[in-house]
Amino acid sequence: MDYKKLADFLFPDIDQTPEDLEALYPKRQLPEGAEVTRLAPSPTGFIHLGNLYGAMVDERLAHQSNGVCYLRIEDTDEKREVEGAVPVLLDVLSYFGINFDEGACKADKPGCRPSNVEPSAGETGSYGPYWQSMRSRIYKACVKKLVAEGKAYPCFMSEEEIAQIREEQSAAKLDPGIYGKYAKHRDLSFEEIQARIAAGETYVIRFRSEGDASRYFTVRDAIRGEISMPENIQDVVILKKNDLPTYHFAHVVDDHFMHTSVVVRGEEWMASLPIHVQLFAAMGWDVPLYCHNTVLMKIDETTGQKRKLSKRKDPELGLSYYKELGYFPEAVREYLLTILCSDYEEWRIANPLADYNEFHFSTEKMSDSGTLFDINKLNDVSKDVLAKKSAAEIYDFMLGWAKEFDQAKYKLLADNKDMLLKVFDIDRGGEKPRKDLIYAQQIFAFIKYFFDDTFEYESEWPAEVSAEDRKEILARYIAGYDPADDNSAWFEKVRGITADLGYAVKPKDYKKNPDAYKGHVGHVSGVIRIAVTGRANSPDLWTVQQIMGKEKVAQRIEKAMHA
RNA sequence: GGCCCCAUGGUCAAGAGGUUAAGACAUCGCCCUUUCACGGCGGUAACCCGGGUUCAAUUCCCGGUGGGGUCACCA
Repeated sequence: MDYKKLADFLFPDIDQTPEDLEALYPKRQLPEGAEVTRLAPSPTGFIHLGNLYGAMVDERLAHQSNGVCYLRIEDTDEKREVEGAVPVLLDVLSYFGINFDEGACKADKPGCRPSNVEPSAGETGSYGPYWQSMRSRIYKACVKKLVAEGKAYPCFMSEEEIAQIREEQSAAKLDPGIYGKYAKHRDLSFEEIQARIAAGETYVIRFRSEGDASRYFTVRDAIRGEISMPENIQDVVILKKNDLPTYHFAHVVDDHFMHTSVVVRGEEWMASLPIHVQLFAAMGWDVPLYCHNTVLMKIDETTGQKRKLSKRKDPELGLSYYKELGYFPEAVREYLLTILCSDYEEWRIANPLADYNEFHFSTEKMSDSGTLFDINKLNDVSKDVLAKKSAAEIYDFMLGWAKEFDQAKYKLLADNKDMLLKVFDIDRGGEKPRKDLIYAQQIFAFIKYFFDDTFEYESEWPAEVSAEDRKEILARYIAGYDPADDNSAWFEKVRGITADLGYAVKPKDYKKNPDAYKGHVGHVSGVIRIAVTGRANSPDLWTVQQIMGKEKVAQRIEKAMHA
């Protein structure tokens, strides 16, 4: 068989060779030790935690080594594409602090070339195109070489034929797939190929595997070390009928010509390592360093078992979930970093104020077993992040969030800026800041008692205080209330009411001698607290009232006397 | 089922051939306090099982078991 002739017959219009491409995409000029990484999503419009997780690894690895982190769009499957997905992806990643040095970008980026694929996007950099659907000729040049060397061949098998083979194999308990004698079109004659094509038959290009499953090879993974696997024996499809490559081939070609030094991807790709290694070898290229990170898991409520976070079942997988709830992007990032890198949390405790970019990220410290997503931990991390923010920063964030997701709250925020600045400032700063703010929606629930529209009684009145006493307390309280009192003068008055009505001024006295009193000052102030805030727990009451102003305090007390 | 990855408290995890087996979250108790939050102190709680190597294994090896991933003209 004259493979060269076959290659020319199959790809008459492809005159470029991989050598030509080599000259077109020369080795990058980068400092010693610089890593080149990439994020290579398919534009499905769904951006999940795993994407961010991987993107953070890419970003850190590249930027802490003065390397390059680029964005490549894997749009070889039209069915999965969603119009406008790329600008959204860019926005979301940028929101979480991930920015790319080259590759796909938004259409308005200065100096970028327009994308033929998506009008709202473009690309920068000299290793493009960065949209796989635009790289068809590059892939074909590589496929042509493989065909010319007898390492790939056209396969005309129909889906039905393949399905039937699979059935046979499964009935005989054999490994499924196109290999060995099942690779029926491996050695068609040139004439037959010619005839089939002339008859209008369509085909894919398969790789001719010379692998032997009893032979093992090893690859080094940045997280796991040496991985040993049997060679691939499958004749995998490398060029599909739509003239675009499968993931396997695109990965090999692109990461070679774009000079990716570290391939960060999900663990689910590990199983196809034998194919990739084989393809790199067939092209005569070096294999990049792989970094297979773990998948995020959760406990399934119905089965009680650990399972991969799923797009359909788990809203918390989508990044938009955190945006909509109003988590600070730093909080999500901090959380991901703590589960990504086992030494991050300790570093953060030692360096509470440092920029996270100062942390030295190493793949050896990355987790190698499936990590359970823990909302508790996220919330805890988020509290710490927010505790370090100023009231103005929190206000601005809330405002931006509400503008996007909740117009009513936006108006509320905009109309009450001065007051809210004070609210967010309660117990903020200093040695022991409050840590009770987590995310925008939760924060609104937390401060809702400041607004008459959302105020409600959320706690029970203290059982120690009778309904009569309650009215008496409130009546005396409002009669004596003077916003000009400082915190201690104010509390002295509360103590006065407490003693007059037969309650213990010191909680300890009551505890020692419960029969001598009706209750203690905590119960009395509890009545006032619930009257003013609707709940038994609140930040410092005196401060809250200072912010509310006398009129609102009086209204609340009045309302409570009739409650 | 084949192949691969993984296995330390409820969760995330550190760790070394000999340790009282870190730390964080969660949880419980106490202290502080007019409530909560913060903070402080303390508690409960772990090396999957079986062989082997070794003076010694949770740590190394093998085999199970368990969990996960993957077996497309999807990525």
